[in-house]
Amino acid sequence: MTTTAPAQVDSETAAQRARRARIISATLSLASRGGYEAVQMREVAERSEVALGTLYRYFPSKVHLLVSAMASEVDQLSQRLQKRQPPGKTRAERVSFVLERSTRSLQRDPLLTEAMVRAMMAADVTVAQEVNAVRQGMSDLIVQAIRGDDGVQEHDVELAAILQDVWFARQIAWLGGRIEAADVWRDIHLAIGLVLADD
Amino acid sequence: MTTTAPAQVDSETAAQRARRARIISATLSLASRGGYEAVQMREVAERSEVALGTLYRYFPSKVHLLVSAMASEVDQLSQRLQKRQPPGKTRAERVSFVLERSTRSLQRDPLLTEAMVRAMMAADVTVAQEVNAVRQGMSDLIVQAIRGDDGVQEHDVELAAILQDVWFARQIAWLGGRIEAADVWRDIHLAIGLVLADD
DNA sequence: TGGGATACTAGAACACGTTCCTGTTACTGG
DNA sequence: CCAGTAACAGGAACGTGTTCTAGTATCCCA
Repeated sequence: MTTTAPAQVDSETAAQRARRARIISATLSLASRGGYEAVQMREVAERSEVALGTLYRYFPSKVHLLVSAMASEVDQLSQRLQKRQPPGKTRAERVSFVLERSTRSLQRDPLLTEAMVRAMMAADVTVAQEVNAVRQGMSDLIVQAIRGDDGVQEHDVELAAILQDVWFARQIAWLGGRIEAADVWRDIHLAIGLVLADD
Repeated sequence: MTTTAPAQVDSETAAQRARRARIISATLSLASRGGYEAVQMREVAERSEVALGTLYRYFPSKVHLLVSAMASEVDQLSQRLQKRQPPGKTRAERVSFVLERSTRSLQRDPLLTEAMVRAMMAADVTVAQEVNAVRQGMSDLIVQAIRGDDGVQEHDVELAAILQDVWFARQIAWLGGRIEAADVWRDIHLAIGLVLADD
């Protein structure tokens, strides 16, 4: 963190955007293969054809790197899911739909998920901005599902935050070997039923 | 993790119990002073007058060590709180009571909390047993508050799990610098109201 | 009570995140 | 076009979690 931060992302040169993309891509690939510990900074640098110092100029720590990678993944998930209103007549049904899709999407690549979620939890105050980007993306998804066609509802943002907390916590429990993959979804579904009971 | 595990805790000699206690005590003291990063294995070993290899025989990793320390702290908290039924006429009031006490108890020593919660989140499958001890302790506390004098209630264990998830997640958000200490309690209180709404 | 297994000490050694240094390349204003 | 500055490459070096080795002390049982 001694080097100066890179300029605003939207004022980067084409070469810099390409470097950033190569770094994220190498990170996702390594994480997908071997999880958190397989994402080694020297290896990421080598694969993205960038010097170690340059990697640290773009992402000041391994946690920044992995949380940024997750933000990019959540962005993609969000774009896929927000193409249309989630189906379902009740809030609970719609939220179940998006959270089930999100959960399945993560469980499809457990090692990648482990790496990203672990980084989210390890994030300290210096990573707040990147972490907030991830949480905002997930929150938007859930809030949209709660609202459905009915527009703003009371407490919808707070409810989304609670459900997101439970969602993350259950992923962690799964990654920590304390519950099975199938139980993740069962518990989240239960939480949705309890929190959005008045449907 | 190459050394053989120590014998069952209840079959340890007095000297071994004393070593274990010295290690936990040194850990708590270092964590309280400087948080997660201040708990350095060499320093813990030196302060507890134990060789580094011995420290690793008792606690196979830094995360094991800190989660075990948290289990011991939760035990103490639990014993203090369970002396009598939490006051309050409704489930929400009683749960609010124990979670507010627990939250205050943690916020009184932020660096210690940071160290312990961080370890909880970093725990992988090899720490499942220790993590479960902590969660069980917290769950007992909350379940007892939900039940009050009314005995077993529907979904009380699941509700306790959800509230514990939110409780942990809000601590992390606080430690991650994303919300203020005061907001931790506000959010948890809100979650209690939403999850235990039918009082 | 002796002898073998187990536990402990002291410290070197290793792995990986992070920092730092030196030299080179690419960009920008005059 | 040129000087000056910022960005990058390559790699050494450092800190801390973890492992390993060699020697010593302690425990347990025949």
